[in-house]
Formats: sequence, structure tokens, C-alpha cells
Amino acid sequence: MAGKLRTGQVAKAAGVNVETLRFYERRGILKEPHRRSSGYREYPPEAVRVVRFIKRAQELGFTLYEVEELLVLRENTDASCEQAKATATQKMEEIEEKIQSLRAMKKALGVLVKSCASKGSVRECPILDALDDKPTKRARS
Amino acid sequence: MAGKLRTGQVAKAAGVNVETLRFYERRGILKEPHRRSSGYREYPPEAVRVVRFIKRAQELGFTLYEVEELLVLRENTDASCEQAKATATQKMEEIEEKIQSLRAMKKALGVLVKSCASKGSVRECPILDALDDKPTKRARS
DNA sequence: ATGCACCCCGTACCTAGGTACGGAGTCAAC
DNA sequence: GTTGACTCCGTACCTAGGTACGGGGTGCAT
Repeated sequence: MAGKLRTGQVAKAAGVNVETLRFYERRGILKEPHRRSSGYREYPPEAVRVVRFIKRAQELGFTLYEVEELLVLRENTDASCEQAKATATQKMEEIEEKIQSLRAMKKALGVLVKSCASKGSVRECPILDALDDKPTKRARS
Repeated sequence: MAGKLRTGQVAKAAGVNVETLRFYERRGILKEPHRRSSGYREYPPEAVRVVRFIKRAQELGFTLYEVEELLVLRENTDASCEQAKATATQKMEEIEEKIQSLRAMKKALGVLVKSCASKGSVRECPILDALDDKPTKRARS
């Protein structure tokens, strides 16, 4: 059950093109699927989710390398547990900082919209302030 | 008060290199500063904040083009207000979706860390699920 | 009035992340 | 058993976002 998928099907379902799958495979971010005797790749349905994850994570500002780290965590839950835990914890912090920045940006845009809606002009636009005390390097403790 | 800055100073303060400033200027994302009679650029202190904003926004997954849109909003608060409002509102939605995705990712990592801390292995890692139903169209509140 | 750091500009080059090409083999429906 | 869509692989090419180079001018402290 749960048919195996071929490259074209995975690509279409995930919204990427076939060459991208091969590219990810070469990069090691997508692991090599089983092959038929003909050489055709046969992906498990999960592959689609992996690829979608990759694309979404990229939109969130993660590099392929970082995405790979995240995916490794996924498999790696028994071996080198402490290591994995440390990585995960650190990623969580990074993610939290991104969330904070995005919240600030959203808020700043909200202010713009509102001032725009009510009256004409706003001096001192808040957008720059939004990311000004950037949590970029480390959230201040 | 508040001296004008030269390229090197802005670059250093913002953590980029000088060529990057020129590159942004060519791209139109950083507007051309005043020049001395010698041809030297003189930036207002705010330029540093603009550049930092650009860098941070990129880390949040925005392209330079998108960053430009955001920066344009900043200046554009009187003219074509309705237009600006629409753009801002749409960006806010996009940002909210990113926040949702990041929250989901963070939570998934939390599960990993916990399961890792307590016992050995976890089947069915939650990371993929995190972005699986990406909030692209329907953010769950 | 010289030295050294800094700036100018144009142009070439680089990395990340794909995309496209093209000749050959495979699958399945007709 | 042929046809048309799909897949294989290697290699070349492309876009975004910078970086580096190099020859020449500037600023200012000594």
C-alpha cells in the first residue's frame, strides 16, 4: 500500500522540479531513494513532506545547510543524543529570535497601516526601529 | 550634531563591507547619499540602521526586492496611501504565516529535546509535521 | 609636502541554490 | 511492437547577492 512515487510525482506534489530533487540528493539533503532494477528512483510518500519542509524552511531564512542539520536531528534521536539536544536547543533560540523580529516588523507595519488609515503622514516610521535592537547575535539576557 | 559618516564607518557599524553599500546603492535599495565636493559619500547616521534592517530582514527570508518594498513603505506614507496600506497589510499576513511556521518548528524541536532528554528514541519525529500544513492559506489563529 | 589610510569607479569574479540540455533507456497504453 | 511521456546521467548554464581588484584621487597628521 501507499504507492511508491517516481521523481516526477514527488516533484509535482512538492512544487519543485525534478532536477531540484536530484540536486538535493547530490547535496546529501535528500537521501537516496530505493531504485528499481531499471534505475528509476522510488520515493516513499514522506519524501514529499521532506521537500516541502525544505522549501518552507528556506522561506524562513534557513540555508540548505541549516535545513540539513534540522533534518539530521529528525533521524538522529538515539545516537549522540546529547549532541542532538544541544543543536536543537540552539536552533530553538535562533528561531525564537526570528519570531521576535518578525513580531516587531508586523507591529511596525500595523502602525503604518493605522496612521495611514487615520490621517495623512507619519513622521518617524517605526519599521527601522522594529529590528533595531536586533536579537541578531544573541538575545540579550 | 551627529556627524555624517563615510562609507567605511557605515560599513563597519553595520557589519557589512564597503562594496556591499555600493551594491545596495546600485540596486536602488539604499538611496544615494550626499557627496562632498571630492566625491566622497556622506551618510546620515540613520543609514546604519537601514543597512542593519536589510541584513536582518534577509535572515528572516526576505529577498532584497521585498526589503526594498518594506523600505519604500517607510517613506511613502503620504503619497498613494491606499496602495501602501494594501502592501503593508499583505506583508503583515505573510509575516504572520512565517511566525506560525517558526512557532511550529520551535515546538517540534522542543518535543525532540524532551524525548531525547527523557528516554532514548522517538518514533515519528514531529519536525516534518511542523511545516506540513503550512499556514500558507489558513493560519489557525 | 609626504605618508598612509581611506575613498572613488568600473569590472571581474565568487557562492548558493537551482535550471536547462540532450542523448539514451523505460513504461504503459494502444 | 510502437509511440509518447517519463526517467536516467553528466554537464553547462543561470540568478541573487555579494566580494575582490586595481589604478587613481582625498584627508590629515606629522
